[in-house]
Amino acid sequence: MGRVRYLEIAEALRAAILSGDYPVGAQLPSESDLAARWSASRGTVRQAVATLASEGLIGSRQGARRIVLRQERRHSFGELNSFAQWAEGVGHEVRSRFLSRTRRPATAEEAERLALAPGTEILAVLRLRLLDGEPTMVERTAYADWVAAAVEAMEPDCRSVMDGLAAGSAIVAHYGEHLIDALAAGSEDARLLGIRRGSPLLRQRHVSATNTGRPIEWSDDRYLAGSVTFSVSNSAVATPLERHAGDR
Amino acid sequence: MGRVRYLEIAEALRAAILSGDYPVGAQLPSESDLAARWSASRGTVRQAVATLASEGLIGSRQGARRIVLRQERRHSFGELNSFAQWAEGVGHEVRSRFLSRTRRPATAEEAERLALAPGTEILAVLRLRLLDGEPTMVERTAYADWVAAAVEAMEPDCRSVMDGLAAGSAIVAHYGEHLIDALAAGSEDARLLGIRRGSPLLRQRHVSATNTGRPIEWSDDRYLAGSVTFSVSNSAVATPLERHAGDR
DNA sequence: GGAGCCAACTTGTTCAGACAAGTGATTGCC
DNA sequence: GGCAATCACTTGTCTGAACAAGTTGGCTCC
Repeated sequence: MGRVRYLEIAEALRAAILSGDYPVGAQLPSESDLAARWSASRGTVRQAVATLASEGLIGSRQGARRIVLRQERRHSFGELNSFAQWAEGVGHEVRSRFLSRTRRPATAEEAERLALAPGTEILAVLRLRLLDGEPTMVERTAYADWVAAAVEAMEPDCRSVMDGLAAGSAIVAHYGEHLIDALAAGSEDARLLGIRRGSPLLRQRHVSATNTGRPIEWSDDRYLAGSVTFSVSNSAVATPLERHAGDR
Repeated sequence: MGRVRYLEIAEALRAAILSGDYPVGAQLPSESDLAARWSASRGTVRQAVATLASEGLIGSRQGARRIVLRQERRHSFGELNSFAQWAEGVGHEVRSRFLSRTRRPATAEEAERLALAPGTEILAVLRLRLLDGEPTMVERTAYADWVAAAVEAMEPDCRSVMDGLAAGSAIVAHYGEHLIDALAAGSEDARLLGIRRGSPLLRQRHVSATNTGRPIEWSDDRYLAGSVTFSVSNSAVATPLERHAGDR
């Protein structure tokens, strides 16, 4: 039980939706009903339902009762930023190995993404990730200079670098930005994943940052086609997903 | 401008960030400063900054001033849901043609996604989209029975079906869900896009719904690799993006 | 000079009340 | 029967106040 009232209410409503008490399309109780039932103010209830709305679970229109849009469990921030945390949360077995770990000057793009001076030395890591024993993803990550030492100290078969940083150095990711596109497998990708060159891959490039906005890592993850799908829900009031033109 | 105070404030702050008055990493004025400057209550200011936070522009931690995370313009809901609206917004020329438009019973998945009884007759549409004259995307859409007539009435070279529905029938999308993955081009995809079979494609499947939660369309859009990138920003408090395991 | 403490500042949470604006159903008129 | 006005209900916006909790920088003391 959190001591935070609105999260308590949000959690109870979320549980009620997931359990089917309020099926998709059903109306939620009115704000005043909920306020009375929880003996909270209307503002607190509004904060609770706003949380669920931002998760895409419910929708609302002025004048009409809130309705249930989806009936699904929500992933946490950690499950999106850490491949290992996600895989374990969904019940898959994950293995991975550092194939190479070298220090080198940052490329122009890496310096830009990591907010470092051009040419600063970063730690470049190449890893192959296995999901339930199958090669699934090739990960090429550039770690900022100030976390490089901590990453280098980790075991070669370390399951989650981000978990390790959080545990060992109290460095925790709070913000992320993700770029998703498709591309053909290069020769290294193909060799590692055991597929032919030119096979389709789903690429997720992402940067993670601390709560002060300081970038930690910039990563290029390439998934075997068909192995994973990304999903986003949006609404007229909250549009987290964007489309950009590529270079071609 | 808008008679809604908090949107006014949010807009002004957004403009200040985009124009560089507050560069990335800079601190925003405190809530009380802003409240005084706009002669608004602190609650209204908080609603304004919450808007920017949900857009990923700024971050906040209890006790410390809010900081600027990004410096980018935000897309609207319409620009994500309508290919034509997006393309025009970023200054590209878009063309498209209905290659086929046929009524047929919904498949199991289509009925599920559109919340229709199994076997209900839907309108299946196949379209090829050109960006600046280049074939870029193949779109296969199933329109729910109750909008089928309105879609059939449209011109064969209609640029935006969603715009047409909004203008002609006052049917407006308010909610959406998007599934993104990669796959190899099938023979029809390859012929339409002018590429070889097996070439990588970026697939975006999405369902659009009205403000009452009623699904309008379920679409399977396949982009040429390299032509577009999707982006999402997230934080520990707002995680709109999810990863799911595929069938393989 | 360095370590630890403290005080000012800032964001997070909650409350109670008020009015604006949109929705849905009922009512009454033609 | 159909149509329009009305009304109760519900969500959206805004205010002002209070206390909790985290951050930061300066100060004192050693």
